[in-house]
Amino acid sequence: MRKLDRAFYDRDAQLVARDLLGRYLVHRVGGLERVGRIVEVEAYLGPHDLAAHSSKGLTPRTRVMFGAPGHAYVYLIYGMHHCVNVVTEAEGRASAVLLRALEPVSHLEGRTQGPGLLCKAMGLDLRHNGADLLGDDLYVAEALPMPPLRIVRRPRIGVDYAGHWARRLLRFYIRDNRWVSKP
DNA sequence: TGAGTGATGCAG
DNA sequence: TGCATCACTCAT
Repeated sequence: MRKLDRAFYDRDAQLVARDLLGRYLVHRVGGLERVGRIVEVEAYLGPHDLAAHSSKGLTPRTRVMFGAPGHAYVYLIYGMHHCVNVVTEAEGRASAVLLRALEPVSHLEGRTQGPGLLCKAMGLDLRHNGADLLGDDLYVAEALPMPPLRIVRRPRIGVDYAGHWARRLLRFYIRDNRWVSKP
């Protein structure tokens, strides 16, 4: 499978979010290839987006989000779950796309419906924070040929604190796909 | 609907 | 320093 290049990520976060749907997240670990088809994502637009971590400004935690596109931003939430994002747009824009659910393809353990379960199934944790998605261990691959997708837009999950930003339609998923976390 | 869990960021 | 908060999940 062909790896997506830097230019793919160096675009508007909403475009990247939509285009990630149907493509494959790959994690090579212990000689095994863990693969899942991306079926649900959320876009976080940058420091002006009050739901985005980067709205707190440049901190040790958000450093990766402010960095170059095509890197993984992984963080720990509620003391037990990990979430993985891909950094988008030019360095400093601090936008990213959260991966929320996968359709299992190979070597995934357990459920993949939800950002925490996704990371658990893929074996992703804080060690992967800042990982370059153009490396050989963790990347997103083309789906060829790419079938036409029916994409649904909804408000993002769990960001009610963000005022009107909580109502923006920045969550995208593949319609009628059984692996979506909250249809 | 509420508990569990610990890093994070801000107030002091 | 201390404390409220949190892009979640699972059992009631």
